[in-house]
Amino acid sequence: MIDTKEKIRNAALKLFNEQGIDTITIRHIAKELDISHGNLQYHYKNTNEIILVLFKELNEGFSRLFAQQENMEHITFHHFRTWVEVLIEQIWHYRFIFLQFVEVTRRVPEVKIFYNSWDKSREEQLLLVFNTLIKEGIFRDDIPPYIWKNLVTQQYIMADFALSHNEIKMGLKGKKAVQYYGQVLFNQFYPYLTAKGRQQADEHQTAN
Amino acid sequence: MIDTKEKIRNAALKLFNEQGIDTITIRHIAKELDISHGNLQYHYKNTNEIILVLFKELNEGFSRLFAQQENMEHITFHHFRTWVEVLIEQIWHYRFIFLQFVEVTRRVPEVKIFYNSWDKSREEQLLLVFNTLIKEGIFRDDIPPYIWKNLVTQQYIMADFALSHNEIKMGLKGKKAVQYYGQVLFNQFYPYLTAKGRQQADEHQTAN
DNA sequence: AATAAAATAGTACATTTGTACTAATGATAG
DNA sequence: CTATCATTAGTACAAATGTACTATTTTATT
Repeated sequence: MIDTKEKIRNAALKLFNEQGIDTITIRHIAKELDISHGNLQYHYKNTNEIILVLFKELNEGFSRLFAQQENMEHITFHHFRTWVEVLIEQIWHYRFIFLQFVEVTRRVPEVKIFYNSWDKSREEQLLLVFNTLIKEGIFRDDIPPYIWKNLVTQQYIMADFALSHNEIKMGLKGKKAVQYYGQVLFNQFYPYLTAKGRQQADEHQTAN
Repeated sequence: MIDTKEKIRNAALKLFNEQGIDTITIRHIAKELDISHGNLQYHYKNTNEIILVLFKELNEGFSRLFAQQENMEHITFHHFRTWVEVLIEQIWHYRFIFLQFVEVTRRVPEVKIFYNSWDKSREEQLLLVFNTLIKEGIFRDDIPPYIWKNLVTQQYIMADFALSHNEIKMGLKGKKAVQYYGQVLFNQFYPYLTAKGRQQADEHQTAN
């Protein structure tokens, strides 16, 4: 017998992504899988439990992604660009969380705690990447620290809410959304680039 | 007798801001006002109708704000800074919309249509401001148009979702939130500034 | 003052949801 | 083989919600 718990998570993720967390109950998920809601309840007491598990899944994906970046001693611009896109792919996969982020944190307070305990290190890591790129002459060296810190905040707000913007305004699906917002995020760096940095960025753009 | 419709809108706004749109029903709003829900229903059929009306209120506030900016032939950096803060004040006042923006548009499709028909002109207007600031030597003149366009997108994503970020991460209230995110939004301009622009920005900061 | 219209209170009911519970079935270890 | 535990199906019920409806009171108009 295949893992029922996993099937439930997959069905829940699908329904949450399609219809949002407020309309979906364990009864809907059970119907989608053609099992009784009593059975589903045996595995997950309610939707909030499933939301938390899915958030933890996302969290682990992110952790792997960040660890992968830590192991690089030499970051190229191109590398960084690809890395950002993989990040947004993850976000797309679990998009229901980001599309209703405030609600998710209200309904499942653990999500908020998780998120906050975690993104302190995200912040420092991104600052480190910036510093590396400054040393390599790709980013300008005449920008004060508080502006770099501000840029980190901007980047995370943009990453977390890009898909909400997409939902309301652009309506792009899958790969197209990922590419578009990857570009938006990346263009944020443009005015921080040196002449050398701009050259590298242009090369990357024409390469696509 | 004071306008009941207005009292309803105010109570609804308060409850929506405090508890979100999913938990609040017309029965809750009626209880808050000590009137029967039958009476409330007479004025507004359901919560979605109230949400739409509140969104239209916000919309009109924005329109006034943008019109006010259009009438200025000479934009100073300081002026622009204040203007941005008034904008965020409005957003704070109707924060439930932005905290659950995707949900609001799903429940009340008219909101999406309104928003989109409207922000084309927002876009062009902000680009105009940028152009003015370039001509006045405050913004750099070596930035390609697609980057300016990207900056507009960034600014609107940040403005629309700053308070969601606040709700999840910072937890600032009222004036403090408005000031903080006003600053975050404004710092986005830093790397676009010329030497002259930076000087003006510093003056403003020390003036506070 | 009489009458119509607007506003308010309250009732009624079908539907949905969260939650707890029971019964049946299947799997597994000794 | 059977006793135990895990899994599944299904029932039951209180509470909440959306919606429609009636009855009463208040306000405005002539």
